[in-house]
Amino acid sequence: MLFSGHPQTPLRSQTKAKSQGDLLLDFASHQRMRSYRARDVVLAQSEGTSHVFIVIRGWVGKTVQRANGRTQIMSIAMPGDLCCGELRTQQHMDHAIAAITPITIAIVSKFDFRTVLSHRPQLTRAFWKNQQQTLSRQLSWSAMLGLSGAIERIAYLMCELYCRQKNAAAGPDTDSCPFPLTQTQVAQACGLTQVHTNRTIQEMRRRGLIELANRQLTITSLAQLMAVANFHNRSAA
Amino acid sequence: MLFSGHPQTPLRSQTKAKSQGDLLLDFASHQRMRSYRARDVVLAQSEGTSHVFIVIRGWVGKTVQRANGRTQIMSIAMPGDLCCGELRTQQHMDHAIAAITPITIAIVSKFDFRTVLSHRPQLTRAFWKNQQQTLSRQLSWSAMLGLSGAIERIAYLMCELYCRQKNAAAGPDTDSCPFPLTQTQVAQACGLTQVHTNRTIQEMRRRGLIELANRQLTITSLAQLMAVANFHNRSAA
DNA sequence: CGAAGGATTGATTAGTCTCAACGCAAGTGG
DNA sequence: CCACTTGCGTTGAGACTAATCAATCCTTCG
Repeated sequence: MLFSGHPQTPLRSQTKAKSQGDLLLDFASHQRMRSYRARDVVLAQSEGTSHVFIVIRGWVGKTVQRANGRTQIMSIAMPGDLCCGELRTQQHMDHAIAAITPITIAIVSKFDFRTVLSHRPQLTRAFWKNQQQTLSRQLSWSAMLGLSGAIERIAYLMCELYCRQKNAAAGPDTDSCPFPLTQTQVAQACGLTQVHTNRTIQEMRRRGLIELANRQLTITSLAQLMAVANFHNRSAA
Repeated sequence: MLFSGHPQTPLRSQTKAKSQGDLLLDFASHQRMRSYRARDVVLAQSEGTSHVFIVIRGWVGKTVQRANGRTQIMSIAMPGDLCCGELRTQQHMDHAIAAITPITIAIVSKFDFRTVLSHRPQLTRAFWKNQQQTLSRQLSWSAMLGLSGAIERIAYLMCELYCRQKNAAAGPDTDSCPFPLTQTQVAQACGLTQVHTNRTIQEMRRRGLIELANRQLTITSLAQLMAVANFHNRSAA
C-alpha cells in the first residue's frame, strides 16, 4: 500500500523530526516490556528498584505524596523518555511512578543497561541527551512554580504538553492535541487545588485562550497562550 | 611529611567522602579560570555560550528574570558542580548565571570538554553522576515548591544548603554553617517576597528552629528542621 | 558625614485554600 | 431497563496565606 495511490501525500510528515529519541525507543522495544492501565502504580513511593524504565507508549508520572495526602506530580515522561534514569543500582526512591494513561514500558536492569550503553556510543548519546533535556525542563519548571500564579502555571503546563507532543509525533500541525489529564492531575502538577484549577481553567476558556473537552485540548492562539505562560519552546524544529 | 609524626592524627577526616566530585574539581583546577565578585553576572540572560563552567570556589546561582522584574533562583551550584552542563554547543539560554558569593570558576569550551571526556572514562562518570544528582535535586525542588508553604520552603532551602556543605567538606560536624544568602535571595530561591521571607524567618527563630546572623546559620535541631521541611538527605554518608 | 544595602515593621489587598454541596455522565448489578 | 455507584467537573461562602505598598532602623562603607 505504501506509495500506491496517493502521490500527493506529504511524505515529509512521516519522517519529520524523530531524531535521537527513537534510538531509545528502538532499543526499548526489544526489551522486556510491561503494560499498565491508566492510574496503575508502577512503583510505589519508598519502593526501591534496580531497573530503568523506558516509556514506549503513554504518559508516565513521577509523583510524591505527603503525609497530609497532598500529591505532587513532579514530571511527566512521554514515549522515549526514561523513568528512574539514575544508573546506580538500588537507589532508594522517595517518589512513586504511576501510569497517567494506559502505558507500555520497557524494564531493563540498571546493570544490563550500563553494559549495553558501554557498547553503544550512539545509544549512550541519546540517553544522555534525553537526561539533559529532562534536566532543562525541570529547571524551567522550578522557575515557573516559583514565579507564576495559577493561570500562568496551567497555561505553562498546557504549552509544554502540547509542544512535546507536537515535537515528538509526525502528524499534521493542528492546534489541538490529546490532553488525558484530569483537572485533579493538572492541579497536582501545578501545585494548586483541584477547585482552584477548575475555576482557573474556566477563566482561560472565558478569555478564549483554550478549549478543553473530552480529553482534547485546543489552543486558540498558541502565541497568546505562550505569552500568558511565559513559555519558550526550546526544541522547536 | 606524610605519615611522619602524627600517627594519631585522624587521616580519615582528610579523606572523608570527597569522592567523584573531586575528580571534576581536580580537572577544573587545571583549566582556564576566572574569578568574580559576589553578585557579578557571569552570563546574562539570553546570552548564549559555547563553554561549560565548573565551580571551583564559592556559590553560583542560575536565575531567570521576568519582564515584571521578579527573579527566580532556579539552582545553586557549589564547588565541583557544573553550570551550563549541556554539551550541545551554542545552546540558547533563557537564564542567567551569577555569583552569589565571590567565586572562581573554570571555563572550558564544550568542544574541548567533550574531547576530554571521551578520553577519560573516570571523569565522564564523575560528570554524569553530578548531572544525575543535580537532576534529582531539581525534581525534589519542584515537588517542594508545589507542595509547601513559606516556612517549609525556607526550612527546605536551609536543610539543603546545610547538608550539601556538610557532605562536601571534611570538617567537624557542627550544627552551623556559612549562609551567604541575603533574605532577598532566599525569597528568590523560594518563590516568595522578601517581606514575607523576613517574617517567616523570624517565625522560625521564634520557634527555636534556627539562629541566623552574620551570614552564619545555626540549626538548633536538624531533625526538627528536616521534619518541618519534609527534607530527606539523600547522600548521607 | 552621607549613602546604600539589608533587615524590620505596619496596614491593606489579592490570590488561593478549605469545606461543603451539587450536577452530570458512564459504568455496574439486579 | 432501572437504581445505584463512582469519577469528574462545577459552584458558593468564608478563612487564611502571601503579596503589595510604604516606612523606618541598622550597619557598613566610602
